[in-house]
Amino acid sequence: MTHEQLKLENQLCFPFYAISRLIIRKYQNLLNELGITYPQYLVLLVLWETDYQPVNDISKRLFLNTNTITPLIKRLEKLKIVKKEKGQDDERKMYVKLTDKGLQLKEQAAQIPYKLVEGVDASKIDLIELKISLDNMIGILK
Amino acid sequence: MTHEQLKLENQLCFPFYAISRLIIRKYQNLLNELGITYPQYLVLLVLWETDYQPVNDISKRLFLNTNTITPLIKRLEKLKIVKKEKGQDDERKMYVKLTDKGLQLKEQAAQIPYKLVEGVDASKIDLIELKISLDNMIGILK
DNA sequence: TCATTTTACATCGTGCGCGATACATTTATT
DNA sequence: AATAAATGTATCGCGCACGATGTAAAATGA
Repeated sequence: MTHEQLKLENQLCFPFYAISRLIIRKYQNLLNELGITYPQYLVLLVLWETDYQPVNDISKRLFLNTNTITPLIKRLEKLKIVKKEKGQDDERKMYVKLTDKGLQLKEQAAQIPYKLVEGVDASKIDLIELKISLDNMIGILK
Repeated sequence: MTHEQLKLENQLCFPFYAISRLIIRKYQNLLNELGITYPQYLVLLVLWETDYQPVNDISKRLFLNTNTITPLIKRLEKLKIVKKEKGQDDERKMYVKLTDKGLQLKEQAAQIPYKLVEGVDASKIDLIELKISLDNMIGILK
């Protein structure tokens, strides 16, 4: 039996999985200068847009569980990039707030998207093929 | 300063990162029945296509470093799904080989792609938007 | 032939990513 | 008001994912 559907190229998820990891590697080179990781950068993107958000709102925005965000915030706190504050309206909520250092990082980060495009190696992954599998996916999902 | 390029939606990588994790969660539900993880499933896909490959070939195929694959193979070995064998041509190479159990898993796995499509929740992520960002990316990268 | 470089794999440390679980606060129910 | 259910966060354990480093075998080259 050949099981055509079990070939790597025909998999729904693999292209997304592979390309996201490859791009994150490129990001990491630039983020090292800021001393943060890619998931930490994503949390900062959310806070740079809207400061002072509860953990839950951040996790929903990034499609990440709170048990991923909570220790990540702890590390950002250790780096003096954010501060936590218990909600006065709701004692359960922990609001995350940028420090001055966290705000300053935004200016440094502003150049990252431009630098990134130069660094991405398109030869490693077949974008056209990825687009086709995305078209298929959109078709399947209505 | 607004820094339009620092908005989450305008990020090169985030859509890929988010959608791959969301789909992997769906995969994991089905893979639990086989007792394996998603990265382990990817390694098996490679071996089901071509059995008996050195670690390096598998890692290149999946765009994963060998220091990710090596311990993963070790866990698959513990599960009696694969065996390792030192290359006779080259003593440095470690060839990975499916066991009978590993071969049988293929039959069970054959239904996964079909089951998956029913389970994917398209509402959580805007596929059209992802496609647009992909079009932009293809444009940028020539 | 013998030293140098490259290659293939393994090990270590850190930070996710997530299912399972625990716990306190808030809301809903009776 | 007392009880039950839901919500928000934290903790734990395991398996990646990857940079850095180590080691042995093979290839290179003077």
